[in-house]
Amino acid sequence: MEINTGIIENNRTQMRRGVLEYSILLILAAGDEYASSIIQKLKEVNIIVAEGTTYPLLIRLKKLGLLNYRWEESTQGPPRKYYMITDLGREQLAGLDAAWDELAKGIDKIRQGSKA
Amino acid sequence: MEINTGIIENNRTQMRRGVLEYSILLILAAGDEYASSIIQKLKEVNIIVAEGTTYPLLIRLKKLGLLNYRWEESTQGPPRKYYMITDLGREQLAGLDAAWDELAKGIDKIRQGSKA
DNA sequence: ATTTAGTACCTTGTGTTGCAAGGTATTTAA
DNA sequence: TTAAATACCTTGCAACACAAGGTACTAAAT
Repeated sequence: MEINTGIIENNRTQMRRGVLEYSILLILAAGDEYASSIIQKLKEVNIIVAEGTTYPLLIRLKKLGLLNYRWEESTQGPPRKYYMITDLGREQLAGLDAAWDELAKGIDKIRQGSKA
Repeated sequence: MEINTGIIENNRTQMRRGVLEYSILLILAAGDEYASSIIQKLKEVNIIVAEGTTYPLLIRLKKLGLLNYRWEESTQGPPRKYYMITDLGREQLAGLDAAWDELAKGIDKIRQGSKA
């Protein structure tokens, strides 16, 4: 049960910030998912996010009108809350796509400069 | 004097988070700079950062031992505090390079999935 | 000489939000 | 009936980006 106090680990956390909303919207744009499956999908691409981050975030996005949800029975355990992206969510996602591209481009440019 | 309350603008801010330390270290790896010139260089690649963010961040990185500084006279105004990256800073920068690559790769993978 | 503009430094207070830790409810199997 | 697995959620803390406001130095204009 190690605690991350390292500079780098702390920064990985910081980098995840702001990208989380984006990546969750991306995942939901591909199909409806429930919280645990979203966390799993993020883990598969090495973006580690805690439950205590994910649940409040989904609730926030729902309140903003970017997501909706429906309950669905599971054959293996308790019922699941499936989230789906709304039209407004897709609109905002387009803006986030642009924001990400711009940020990535900016970092690339700075990187070029520091290679000299 | 508009205030950003929009979802997208807020997210751009969030995306900058965590990338700021990284981009400042990148800039300083290319050569010594003072706070105002760092802000200017970031603006040139569309990464807008406020003074109130930059100064505390530089002080923090100095305390962590990733940066040092020296005062230098200016012919055009008050003296400037030139920051330079330390050996430890370069070490950490290598880790941040890896963290950024991993994050960018992760986002790309999710994007692939959402194109289906 | 004083004021104004430009440049550079810095601090305070607020709001957002990621996370660790802890908690509830359902199902299935031992 | 106890335990394990899965799924939901909340609370309190800490980090940190920013707006707003402040200080100090230089040079040019009045």
